Amino acid sequence: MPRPAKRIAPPARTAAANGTAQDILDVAEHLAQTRGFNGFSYADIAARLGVTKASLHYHFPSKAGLGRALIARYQTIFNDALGAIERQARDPAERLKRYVALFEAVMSDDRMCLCGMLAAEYATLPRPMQKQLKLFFDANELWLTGVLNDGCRAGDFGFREPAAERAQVILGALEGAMLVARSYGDPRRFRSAAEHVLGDLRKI
Amino acid sequence: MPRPAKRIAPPARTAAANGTAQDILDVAEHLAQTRGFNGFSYADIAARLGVTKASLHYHFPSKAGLGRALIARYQTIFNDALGAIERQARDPAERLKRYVALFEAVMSDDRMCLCGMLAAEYATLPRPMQKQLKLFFDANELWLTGVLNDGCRAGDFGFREPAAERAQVILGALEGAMLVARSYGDPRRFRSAAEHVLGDLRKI
DNA sequence: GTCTATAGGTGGATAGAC
DNA sequence: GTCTATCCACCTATAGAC
Repeated sequence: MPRPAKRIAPPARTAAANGTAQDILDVAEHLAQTRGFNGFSYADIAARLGVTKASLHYHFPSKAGLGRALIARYQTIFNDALGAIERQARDPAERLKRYVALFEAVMSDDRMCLCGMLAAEYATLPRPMQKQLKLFFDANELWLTGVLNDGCRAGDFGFREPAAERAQVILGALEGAMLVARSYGDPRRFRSAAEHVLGDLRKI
Repeated sequence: MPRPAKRIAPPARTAAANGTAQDILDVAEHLAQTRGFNGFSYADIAARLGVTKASLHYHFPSKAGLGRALIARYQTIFNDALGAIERQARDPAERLKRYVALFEAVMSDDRMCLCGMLAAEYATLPRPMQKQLKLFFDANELWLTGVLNDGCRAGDFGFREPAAERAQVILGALEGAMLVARSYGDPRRFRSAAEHVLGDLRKI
């Protein structure tokens, strides 16, 4: 299994320093999104940050704990992003476009959605991470279901099945489109698929 | 990372014996589909077959080679299945239903599509496996594109984008539906999503 | 072909100095 | 909070007897 290139220099601090724990999470998140949770080690994080493995264990004693922190932060940021969408856009179709844009931003530097990646490794994850994963998907589908129902009432969307089932289709299609697109190293594959998935909402 | 339960007994021989190499591939395939290629070891295979790690290396000297054999066999079986569908069904809609049934069969015992699983681990795979993966997806999309075009000509399907793009949507949606459904341990989630994805072909 | 034994490396994790 | 040093389990892989 090829290892990621090592870097001695610390990560670029954007504006203000975040603190070591956040730096560790940043690097670990990137590794998890590109290589999977089983595809990186404390040594990989340490090398990129220019510190030793031991100092990582000070902040995150176990990898299972690091994993929990990873998902927890991801969920928080995600919730904030959904809140921002609701404040900035009223139109259901526009909200969905911005929702898709969240995924697109992740794809653009060759990452996979963290939880989509972890879903593949599901059977090998510690219980707590498994539960967090389901909660992430639940949150996605719940939010999508609300937007879909709004759009139906407004006459913007048309589909026969219950909104909750359409939400499952959309979430799955986006995760799957990322999964496959990454093998081709081509984010345009994702963009194209996502467009058609949203387009399907206007047919009936 | 929790390890799979060990079994001393050899795997159930269905009718005739397949030979050791095939037995190894059977077990490795199951492990790869449930835990990922980085989520199992020679020790896991050896334990389930009741042999030693060393004897596995006789048949597959390297894990990279085992991985290549895994995808190659998967592709062959898949091609055969597509050939069978074409012989048994003329109607494009019926062909798609049977195509989806292939995925559904995989899901039924908690497995993920081998190549969907490997796609998540793409960045950590040896080059040859990466190329085989793309070929698998290419083959899927090519076949789907043909069926979609047939269905369009017959007036059975209606969609605005080129058939090749709709094929990408379908493949991604199926892979993604498996990915998410597995986290819930609920194959019905896949079945439901797959139905709607096919249903979208009749709208316009 | 399968075994025992082992090499050489990496995994996560800890103790204790600074 | 970060370091050096180390532990032990596990990884892939090989040598050589049977």
